[in-house]
Amino acid sequence: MDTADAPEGELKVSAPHRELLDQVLDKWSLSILNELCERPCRFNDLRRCIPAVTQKSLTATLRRLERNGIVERVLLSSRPVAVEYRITPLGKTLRHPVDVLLDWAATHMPEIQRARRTFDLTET
Amino acid sequence: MDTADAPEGELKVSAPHRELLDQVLDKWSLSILNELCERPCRFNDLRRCIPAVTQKSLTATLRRLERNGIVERVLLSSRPVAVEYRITPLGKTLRHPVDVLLDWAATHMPEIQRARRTFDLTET
DNA sequence: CTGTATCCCACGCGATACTG
DNA sequence: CAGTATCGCGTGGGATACAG
Repeated sequence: MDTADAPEGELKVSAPHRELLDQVLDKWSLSILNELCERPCRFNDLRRCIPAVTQKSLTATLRRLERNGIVERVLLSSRPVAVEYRITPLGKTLRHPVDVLLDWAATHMPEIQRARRTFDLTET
Repeated sequence: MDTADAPEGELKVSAPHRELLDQVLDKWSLSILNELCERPCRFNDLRRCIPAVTQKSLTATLRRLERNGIVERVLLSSRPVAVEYRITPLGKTLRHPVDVLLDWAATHMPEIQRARRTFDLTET
């Protein structure tokens, strides 16, 4: 009843929300979140689990997530340097929305690909 | 096991999914979706409802959403040109995931802003 | 092992002007 | 009214090299 034809217009997307989503749903965040939800990971663990990411992007994304309180950076030992990244309680709350989103993507991908083909054929 | 959450590792984020989310959660799509979920809109209606968007970006976003089968472009009359944009059934299915996401953002925004302040102070 | 530092390019997006 | 056409800029992100 709430999803079909509920009172519309409940959610306006404000600039701060937009910015937050950009920081938290960017190119690599979802993959990182996915890994850290299963277990704490070292930096190079993440690199192995997400082979396509570069050092630079991984560092940047982790910093951004850390700044937003989504992940936690834990220094394990200083010589040689060892660092572990963990999901925070706040980070865990992000899992459900993301799952719903990915579920949607998985469910409707075929339909979307059909739409794309139709569009690409029609508009030439 | 615990609070009715799914077994881990259910959702790997693949490249096609990533691309889809980029096309559907980009800077202006959520605002457009929001408007079109309430009523069909003409091009300039949307410009009025979303004052910050430029013509170019609005056109580009609408085309992208149309290609993915999220919105529908309806030619109302040809002279003078009149066009109406409508949400599709597929587009409506996107509303729930997006609402969950925006709900999350609204709920946790205070906590996130605290995290940011702490981070910005600690790391200088 | 865990990062920084550069360089560089693609592209998302804004600004502005023009068109059927 | 509903777009296209151009130009330009900021920045996300890859490649590579270096550092504590």
